[in-house]
Amino acid sequence: MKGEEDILQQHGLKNTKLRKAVLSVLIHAEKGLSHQDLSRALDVDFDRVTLFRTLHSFEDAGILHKIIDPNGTAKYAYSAADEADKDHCHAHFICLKCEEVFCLEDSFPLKDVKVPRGFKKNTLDVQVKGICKECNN
Amino acid sequence: MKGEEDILQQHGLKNTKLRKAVLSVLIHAEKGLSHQDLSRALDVDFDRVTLFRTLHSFEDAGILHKIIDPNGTAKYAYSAADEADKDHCHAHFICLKCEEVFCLEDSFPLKDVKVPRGFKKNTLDVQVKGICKECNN
DNA sequence: TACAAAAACGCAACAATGTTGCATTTAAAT
DNA sequence: ATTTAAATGCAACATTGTTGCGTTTTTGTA
Ligand SMILES: [Mn+2]
Ligand SMILES: [Mn+2]
Ligand SMILES: [Zn+2]
Ligand SMILES: [Zn+2]
Repeated sequence: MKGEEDILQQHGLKNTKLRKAVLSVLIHAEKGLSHQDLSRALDVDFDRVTLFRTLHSFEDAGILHKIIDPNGTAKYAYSAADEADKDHCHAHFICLKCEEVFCLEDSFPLKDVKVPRGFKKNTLDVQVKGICKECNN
Repeated sequence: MKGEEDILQQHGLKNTKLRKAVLSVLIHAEKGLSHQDLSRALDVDFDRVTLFRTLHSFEDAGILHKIIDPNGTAKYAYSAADEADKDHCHAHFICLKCEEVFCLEDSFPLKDVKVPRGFKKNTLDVQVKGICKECNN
């Protein structure tokens, strides 16, 4: 388990207060977090545009992956180092009640999906929708 | 192949100019269309809120299904009558270049996805991203 | 055809998410 | 300490989508 500063440095990103804070929240979060979720979770001061840009940087660097929830809002989750494999994409569970997004262990091989001739496959997104454990009680 | 008017009647929806036009466009479209796409495609006069409400009605009725594209914007595609099967969900191809959404023949069994204990599965969304035939040329 | 009720519509106002440009500040290398 | 590229803050904007409310239209029935 590396510290936030090391992760930033490894990806050639400058070490700022907001970035460390965002990274820390996301590493310890068990769910995907939206811009709004993060705004609430962060204690440091920041501009909303900077947070958008931070999330983009992290996504570009491969530190985070983005999940679009059923309302069309982006949620971000930390990508463990070994998740760079593009041929197996882990699925996400989306609760229809609380709208939370969970990363699942289960992953799917891209090659199993059949597409028409001439189409080139790149990545796969699998979303299971249903009711999460919390909301089921 | 039923006419637009019959489809509306069958679902208990009133027969209006916009609705017939929207249905007609979507039935003949080979791709998922956004609110904006439809605005451009429609020749009749309409209010943008009414179009949003029309799409919601159609979705609720099961006439259309919604696909959220990678930007978070909703696209709608016509649901053939037999597509009510919730245990097999057909996948969608999303082109990373032109951003168009195609319904695929290929479908996936919901039961194949493993979720943690306590989670209740409901529906499955599969999106393959890549480059479409057009953009590949 | 006339009438009534429910549904659909049009308009205005609003909210949320996300983007762009530009001047200023800061991190980090020399 | 100096320099430079990167990151930030702020204002302004775009797009998508929603809500409330008064008016019009569809459709079933008398
Ligand atoms: Mn994930
Ligand atoms: Mn489809
Ligand atoms: Zn839930
Ligand atoms: Zn394309």
